[in-house]
Amino acid sequence: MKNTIRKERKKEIISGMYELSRREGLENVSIAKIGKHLGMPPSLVMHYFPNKRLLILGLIDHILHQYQLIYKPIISKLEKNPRVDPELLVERLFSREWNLLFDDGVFFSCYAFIFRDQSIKKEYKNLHVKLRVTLKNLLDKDEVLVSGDTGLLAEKIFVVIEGAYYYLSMMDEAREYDQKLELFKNQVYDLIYAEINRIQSGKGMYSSGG
Amino acid sequence: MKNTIRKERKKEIISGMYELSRREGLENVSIAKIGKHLGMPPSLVMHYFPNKRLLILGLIDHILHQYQLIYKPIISKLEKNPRVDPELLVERLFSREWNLLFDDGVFFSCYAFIFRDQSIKKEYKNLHVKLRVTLKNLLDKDEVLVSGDTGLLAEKIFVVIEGAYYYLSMMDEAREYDQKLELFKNQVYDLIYAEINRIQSGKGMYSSGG
DNA sequence: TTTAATATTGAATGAATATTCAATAAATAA
DNA sequence: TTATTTATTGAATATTCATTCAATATTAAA
Repeated sequence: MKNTIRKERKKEIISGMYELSRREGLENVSIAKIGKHLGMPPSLVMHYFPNKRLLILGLIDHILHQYQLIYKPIISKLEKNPRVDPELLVERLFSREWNLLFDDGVFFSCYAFIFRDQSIKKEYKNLHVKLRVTLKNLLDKDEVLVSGDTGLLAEKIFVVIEGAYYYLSMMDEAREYDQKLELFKNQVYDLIYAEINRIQSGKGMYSSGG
Repeated sequence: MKNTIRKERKKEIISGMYELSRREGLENVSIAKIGKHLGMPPSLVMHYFPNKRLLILGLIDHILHQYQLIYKPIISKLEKNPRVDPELLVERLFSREWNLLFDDGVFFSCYAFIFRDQSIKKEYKNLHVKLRVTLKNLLDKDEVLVSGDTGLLAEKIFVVIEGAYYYLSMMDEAREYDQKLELFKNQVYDLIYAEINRIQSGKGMYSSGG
């Protein structure tokens, strides 16, 4: 099938672009460099991606797909348990196995596009909403939590996770990194336990909760 | 003084660069464009910033300085109160007055550099640590909170703020934005009230706090 | 005023940029 | 097999890029 080679070539080009961005930074990647990296003339790159914007959109699709994949094994392992084990949940959500698979530099370079490209903004948003829904569904499996506001809890958890990675990316020393990481994990624990407490005491003890 | 004109010219150039980055995106800014924008030959730009890296470092300095300035009036207003009013604190920390003064697009474009430039990473980190220390000092003024772990509380509050702005930047509709914003504000309230409760009950009710 | 340092200009550089085009090779459909 | 579509090549385009340089203007120090 002709479509096969086309799809594979496009994948190959985007993967090459991603590798280059990782090494040299997105701002230093050009069509010629991508071609050289893959051993093809720049005109072939442009045959599949007629302009640079499409190339960037392709890269973003790729990255967001990867980003989603990272959470898949984490979620699927958690899904096997009948109840939500807060400790396990937090451990998995903050696990940085993916650091080897995923480059935050490219991710944030692309993230910056959301401020001047509406369609990129939408793509980013969709992913982030999707992750929250997945977590909500997971929380809903817990017999206690299900009677609370799991959607709200998922939002609260993810805002900590995302804020944490934004901040943790600035850390150099492993010790400091681990220390802060522990702190944010605790912060998520507290969110879960507070929600459980709220449900079991039948009434909100704090201001939040709808 | 000769140094005066030099400093002012450098400022002028960086400001021009910032304006251009805001309008067209950092990746589309060139030395020639900066010169054109300011009515000076590119060679003059390079007289003050002998290469592009220095220009980018200058821009980042500028942005981080601006970012810090945003918090200044917020903090100074809060400092006048003898006790910490959680509602006022949260309202001010999440106030988006600065949106008119500050461009998140340029900020995140520059943020992406931390992953490949150690000195930029350090600069970003310094600023973020500084903001946390400022908040801690503010919390220490409160007669109740001072006997708790205000440093920890400040970390927890900022991770929500930063995660919130990362996520909120993806929102298009004002209603959705406001709704999420409210949610994250509540999340910060809860952190403060939980800490107050913890102190007043003399003992941690959750796992955190040490 | 003379001297030295800095500010500013404008022209020139070669390399890299995205993109176009015509030509050929390969694969598929008729 | 022939016709047609797609894949691939390589050369060419004008433009923009960061950077250099020599020449001049301005300012401050002697």
